[in-house]
Amino acid sequence: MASPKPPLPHHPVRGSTTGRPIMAILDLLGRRWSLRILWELRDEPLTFRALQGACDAVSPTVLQQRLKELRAARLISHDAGQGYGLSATARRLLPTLLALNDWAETWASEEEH
Amino acid sequence: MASPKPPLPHHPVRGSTTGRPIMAILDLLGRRWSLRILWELRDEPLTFRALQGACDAVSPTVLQQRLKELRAARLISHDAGQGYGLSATARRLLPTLLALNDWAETWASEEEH
DNA sequence: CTTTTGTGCTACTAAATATGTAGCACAGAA
DNA sequence: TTCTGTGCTACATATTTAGTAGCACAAAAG
Repeated sequence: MASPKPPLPHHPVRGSTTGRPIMAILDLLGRRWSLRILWELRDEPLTFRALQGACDAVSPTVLQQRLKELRAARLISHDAGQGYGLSATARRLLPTLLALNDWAETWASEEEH
Repeated sequence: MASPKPPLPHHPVRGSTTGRPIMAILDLLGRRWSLRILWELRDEPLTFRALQGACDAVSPTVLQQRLKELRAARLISHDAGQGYGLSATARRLLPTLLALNDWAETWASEEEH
């Protein structure tokens, strides 16, 4: 895996050189499994393998890569006892994720005619 | 580009067979440039090329692919005169995107010590 | 002590996806 | 007719992701 640099605010990222925080997070969350990982950790910390199971057996290569990036961005932290869990910063993102979930429900109800 | 099926609610998607709407949207928005495209269209419709420019010269291949998926999901529509714009459904997602932007600002302020 | 189980993690090859460049057909304006 | 701008496509290349196997370590069980 030729690992691209983890997107961080105030740094140029893939698709934007401005360093604007929104660009960094759009890059980070636009990578496969990033959003899903945050979603699966919304209730409680999970171990590497539990998280892997929750994400439909995502390959450990990518999971490891995403965890590394999310840790670099301080969105998740790793505690030897608990496993991987959302940081305080990431928990402030939870209402947004839940709003996304609510939105998805209405989106679904519109798809079915 | 071997195009994967566009994620839709009530259908199995990459990473989840449940058909739950949140899984479809996590798959869709987790593809490169998806979130960015919605973000760039937040204020007004853009033509293909304007959108391409806004997204840091993203290659037309991928842009075309994403637009196709987002149209299949009824998140964006194409009007001959206007270009590409958010659907009514997608506009209801805008507060969430703006919340993400706000969150990113505080996230950034925490990174710099 | 020896085995078993669970942890995080890595190497390696193959497949899928994104990138970059060039260019097409069409429409409207000059 | 020529010039722009539109949406879009082909193709070769590079990057990212997937899939499989397995490692070292630690704690618990036998």
